[in-house]
Amino acid sequence: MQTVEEKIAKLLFKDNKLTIAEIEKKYPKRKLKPGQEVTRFAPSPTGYMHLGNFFQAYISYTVARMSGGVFYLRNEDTDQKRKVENAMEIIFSIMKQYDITPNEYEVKGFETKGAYAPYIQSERTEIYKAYAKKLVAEGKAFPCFCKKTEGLEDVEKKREKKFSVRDNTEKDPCRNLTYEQIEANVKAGKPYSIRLKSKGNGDGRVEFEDVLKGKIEMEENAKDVVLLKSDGLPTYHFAHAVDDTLMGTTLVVRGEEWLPSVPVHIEIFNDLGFDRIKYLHNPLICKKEGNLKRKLSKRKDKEMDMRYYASAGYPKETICEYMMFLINSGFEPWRLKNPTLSYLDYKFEPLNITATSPVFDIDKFNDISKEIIGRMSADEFFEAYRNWAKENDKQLYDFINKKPEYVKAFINIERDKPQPRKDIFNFSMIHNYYNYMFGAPDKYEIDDAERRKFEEVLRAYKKYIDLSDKTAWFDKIKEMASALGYAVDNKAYKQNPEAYKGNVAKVCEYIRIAVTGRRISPDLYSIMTLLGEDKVRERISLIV
RNA sequence: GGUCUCGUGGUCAAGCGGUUAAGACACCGCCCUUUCACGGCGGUAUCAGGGGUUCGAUUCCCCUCGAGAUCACCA
Repeated sequence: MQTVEEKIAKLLFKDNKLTIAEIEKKYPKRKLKPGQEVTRFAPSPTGYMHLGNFFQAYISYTVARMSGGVFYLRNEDTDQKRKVENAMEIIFSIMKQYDITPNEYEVKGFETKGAYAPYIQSERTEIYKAYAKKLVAEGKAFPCFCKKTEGLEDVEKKREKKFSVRDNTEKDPCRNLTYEQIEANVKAGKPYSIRLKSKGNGDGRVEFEDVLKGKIEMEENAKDVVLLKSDGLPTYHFAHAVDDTLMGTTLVVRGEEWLPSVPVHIEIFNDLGFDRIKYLHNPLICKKEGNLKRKLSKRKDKEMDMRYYASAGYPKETICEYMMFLINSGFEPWRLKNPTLSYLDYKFEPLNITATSPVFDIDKFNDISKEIIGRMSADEFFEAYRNWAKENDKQLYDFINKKPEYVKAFINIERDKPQPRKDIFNFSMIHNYYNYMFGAPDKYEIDDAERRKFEEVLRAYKKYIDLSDKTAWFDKIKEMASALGYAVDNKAYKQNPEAYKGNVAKVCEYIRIAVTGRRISPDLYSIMTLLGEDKVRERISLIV
């Protein structure tokens, strides 16, 4: 004997061939050792990858890595309107670039890995349909012929009006349509979605355990949420239940923006007869706007595009270590104790993930980068710089290749030693910071007030240049300084500054500015030696 | 507005009933020094507020307040 619901299911899904038994056979349970976790990163390909997405992927990856488990990538391309071409390729290549390559994935242009394919939701429609059919047949879901809401702007308008009303128990008008009404609508070619026939009435509570936040109790779901959109593709809620179950996810790691929809997911899991999956809802990386915080947005925070960090020349370790720093407060003390180990050696504890949403701090980020670049050997630093130039500055790349030893010598002044100079946090700043290696300065950091003294020193210095060795070089400078009325003994100068035009430090500063254009540079003697006496004379002659 | 999450300096944070409330970044000062940087030393600055519980609360409980998230056929 066939029930009305079964008749409706047959009517709606008459083309569906795949049975649930067949599907479940195709996706067997994973064989895992105790403690191993299967996590996933499941972005929608709606644009570039920003730091917030990366943060998400990084946590998920790290949790799986620390458990010796599996980390997979799933393409949630169910929003056909917002879909961006190649977005997934960019996401995947960034993941590879930062060494968080998933164990399983399916990306255009790459060989598919993993036994649970397809990992692309738009290619799994038959699977979702089979489960939707089951729910309809069991009276747990129904077709809805209402006109759909048209996207974000509509929703925002709708929200303004509705916010004053308690609407979360409101049921969909189509939930009680008769078979005849449904049949008539289908025959008329009306588009329809499949909605969950929620059993909640707003009074019940649901409880679940979050790995980070512990026990959470919420109002049960009471909304007839959409499961299958009118284009046949699933919503996130439905796809999450079906895919994470079928693909054997053991720990759903996702941003805490999902916390409010857990009751929906619980009801769907129950209706489908699925076992619940553990959740880890992590805080969202934020940005400060005035005194307020908000989560990172693709639309508003263009500078958070992951491609920015690569093009600005931040080493990949900077991003990864900053992620670790934010995720787990144990990382920094560990790093301070073990300055030479790889960040991958740090034993990460998922339970210790920070509970509050961190604000992205560029100062701290740069500082971490300075440390990382400072720790590089001369060769590592040079190669990293050259590789960066190759991708980002063709002209610079040619220059480096023409004079590799010259460039290497310059960028390694005061580097590659136990207490290295730490002034560079990305490769793109080298061009401005170390401009003197590319040619004579095009401007000088000297005030008009000091111009005369500056020129006087330089005119004199022409007769005192000696690059034979550092002591001789400095002795000559002191000799000149003394002759011009500058203090050679710093203590004497400090005791009686009025007696001198300045001290020898000032003289050095003038020479530095003449050679490099800047008040700040690595060791002046090294720079002058690398430039050679002729070039030094030439640069001074440009001024006096 | 409902629901949930979170509240230690400007930022990231340690702390798990008794501490002079660590540390890192940033900022300021001093020292070292041929400038800058590095390094060393020091400094400014924090427990959101109010009630309890307790001999004693940053720590436990409640309320208030604040911040964040979410309430789409977006994920």
